[in-house]
Amino acid sequence: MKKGPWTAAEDAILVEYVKRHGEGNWNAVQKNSGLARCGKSCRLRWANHLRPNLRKGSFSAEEEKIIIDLHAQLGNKWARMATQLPGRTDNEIKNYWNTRMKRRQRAGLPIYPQEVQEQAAASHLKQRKHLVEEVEQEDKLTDPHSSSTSSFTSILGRSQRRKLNFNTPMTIFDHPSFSSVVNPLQNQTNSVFSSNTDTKFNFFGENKANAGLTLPLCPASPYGSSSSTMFNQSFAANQSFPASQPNNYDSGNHSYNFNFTAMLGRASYVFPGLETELSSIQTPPLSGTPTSSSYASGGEGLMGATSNSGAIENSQSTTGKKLITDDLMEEMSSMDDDLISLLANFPSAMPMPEWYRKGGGQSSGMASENLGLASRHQDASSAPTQELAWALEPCWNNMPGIC
DNA sequence: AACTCATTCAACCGCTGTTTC
DNA sequence: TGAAACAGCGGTTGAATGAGT
Repeated sequence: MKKGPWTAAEDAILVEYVKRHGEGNWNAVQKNSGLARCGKSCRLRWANHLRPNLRKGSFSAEEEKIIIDLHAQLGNKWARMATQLPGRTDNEIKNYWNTRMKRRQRAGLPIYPQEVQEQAAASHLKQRKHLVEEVEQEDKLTDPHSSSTSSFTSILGRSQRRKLNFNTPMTIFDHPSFSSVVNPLQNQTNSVFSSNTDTKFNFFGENKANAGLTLPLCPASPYGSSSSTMFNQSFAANQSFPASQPNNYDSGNHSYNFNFTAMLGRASYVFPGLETELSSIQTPPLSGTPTSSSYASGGEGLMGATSNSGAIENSQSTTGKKLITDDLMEEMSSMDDDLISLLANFPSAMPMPEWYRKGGGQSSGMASENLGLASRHQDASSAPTQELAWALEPCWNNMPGIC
């Protein structure tokens, strides 16, 4: 079966075939036309280059705006985005986005224009607030005598139990605890923050335009999504631990493990509102220091070192390739209890992995950039004002490029 | 002109979901 | 009901091309 670029002759054969037989049944193309291409390749060639009404050439300003808006809403859902842009293919949009992102990253610009960030953030928060309200409303119906204010962890657990839906990720940043922190931050920093569905660059990016605040808002669901996958791969790359098998990050449920840890970890240190709640849980000290490889593998790392993370550890042993397995779904259905355990085992003073320590703040690059985070973690008892000050430090800026 | 490095984008790969038998 | 085939998606790769020196 031939691979590589298509020739004009091959194109002609494929076009002729589709004219006669229509689209679909791509594996039959080779049998019926003699074209030495696999069905997949034929489908791709037809969809991306040969089908009628394709728009070629660079994207117009209008199209670019649509893509940016759609990406803010959908994340890396290229095929869905393509349905909104007649004549454009998912591949084109994906390529456009990736190059655009790299360009902006190099230029130190935020991935999204500010107005798009704000729109997406508003929409995101609205959705999540609604979700939390629903749970609280349900609580009142089932137990009218219960306290009107639920704890964050309780809400989170129950929201997930009821609404476990990986397409509409629940983030821990949706809790009102966050709004009370985020809103003042917004005022102080000229509303520079983002809550879009693919915030990997806001997490680790070089958003110099956002200097002063790059809030680590949850890129998407901690339970697995394309953006979470990207997040992990990017993170792995940035931290210089082996990423020689990048697919492991999305094929072995490691995304869930690591990402979730990271979210909770950072959130607990950044946001005073949540810090209060998390710090009220007794946290036994962790023995040992996770190694970089343990972060990458999801093995005996941060999570593995704790005793009550069985549910999450189990998820790694699944042999299937699905990111979210049925077993995992089941495990997460009991998230409420597990989450409490998880939080209870999450260290308030997180041991620093090797790559955090390296450099000691003297050298340039990742290690020194992390110094603020490292020292921050080692002093989890800082006063809220210090928390805020730290959150506002541009410590996430100037990180190595993602790509 | 020759070389290197960066960028672009077509094509591939691995995976998941759906349909068919 | 389960296996196989098919279709589609998103991430990645690598050849072609362009820009810079």
